Amino acid sequence: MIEDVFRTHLKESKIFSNRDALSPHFVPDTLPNRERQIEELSRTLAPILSGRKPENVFIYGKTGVGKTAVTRYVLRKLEDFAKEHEIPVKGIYINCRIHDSRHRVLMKVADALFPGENFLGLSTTHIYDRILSRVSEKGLRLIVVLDEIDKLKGISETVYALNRANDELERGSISIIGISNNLTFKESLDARTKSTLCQKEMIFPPYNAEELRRILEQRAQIAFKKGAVDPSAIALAAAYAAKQSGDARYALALLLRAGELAEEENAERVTEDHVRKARERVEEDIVLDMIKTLPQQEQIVLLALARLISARKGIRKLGEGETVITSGELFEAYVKTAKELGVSPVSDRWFREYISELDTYGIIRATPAGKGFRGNTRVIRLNIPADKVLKVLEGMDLA
DNA sequence: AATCCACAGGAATGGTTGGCAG
DNA sequence: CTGCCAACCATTCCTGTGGATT
Repeated sequence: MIEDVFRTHLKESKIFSNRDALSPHFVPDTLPNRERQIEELSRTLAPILSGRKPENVFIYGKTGVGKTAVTRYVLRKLEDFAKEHEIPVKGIYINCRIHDSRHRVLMKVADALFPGENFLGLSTTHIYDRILSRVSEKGLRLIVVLDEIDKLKGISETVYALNRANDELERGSISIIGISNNLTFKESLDARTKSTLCQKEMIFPPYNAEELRRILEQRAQIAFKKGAVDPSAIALAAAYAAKQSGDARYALALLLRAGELAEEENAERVTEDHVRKARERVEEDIVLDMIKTLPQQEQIVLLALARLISARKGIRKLGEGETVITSGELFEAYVKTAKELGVSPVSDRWFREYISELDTYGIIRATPAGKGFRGNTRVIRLNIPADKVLKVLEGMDLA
């Protein structure tokens, strides 16, 4: 039994040749549809080669439009070129969601400059001084990339510290590239930080369906065996993703899932049908992911709803096909469920607020009941299979 | 037609929390 | 570290609405 599971993984895939190419972290040799941005960023950074400090750059655009990929790509090319000409250029990529304070950012920079050394427990100023002396001594030209910079606490201090270094340095320089997908983020910065960070600004527009198609085709060539994927399947995945705000990551996830489905079915090739099914799965995954991070009370509401629905399926009401639940019924069930979990339930008013919120998230659908129901109430449906919701929520600790 | 029921959702208000200047 | 303000969660109270009931 278990051996069978392992064995299927030994067997060579008929579909994939290198599925990593569909991973969001994969940086391909060329980035289609981003030639302009690549050129612009390269031009901005190029002065570093002649020893001048390039402008700090602030990049923004929605998720999955290639901000990180372009930055990493340009940085890699720049480092390669600099190396050939023996110019000490170094790029350091930092994800601020993980390294979310000034101290952690500086630690990360120090880690990159002193491989193998441990900076745990050292003060911020100490680390800062070490960085400065190393940069100065080697004449290093650093480019620090702060990805998801909106997640960084103490942005002004961090930006200020890194930027101030340039005044204290005799040799070398430190430049900053900030990346954000929050379009309103820039306005929330104080004036000084804004002018420092946004010396140069770049906006990445979302991809349209045609651009997404080209991206997918390129990746598919690496990821799939020859002829293992229908061109129409790629076009469909691109179209879906374009509708979904032009997110290339979503498009890639879609194609990956489609490939996995085809493999599970032992199909010869990935078809439009696989993409359609994959979309359901991907969307479901997104929703289930979302459920995991919902406020506790909303999770309990969902749990109560899922239980109600699956309980009714067993009884199989005669006549009416779909199981329908009114908000009053659900409120009772919710109160009961909450008490069972040892959580005090909220008032009916807030319960209704939660229902509306879950509705706007698209997890449930609450529509006016109309005829056949007493009074002015809403009927509530779950937009995803109840058993999946149960599986996710019952696996969690809701108390 | 009048009344009742079962809720929807706005407004005022109070307790918590979390970021931030001092 | 402290105190403050804002944002957020939650309750209470309230008015409105639409169909069922009498």
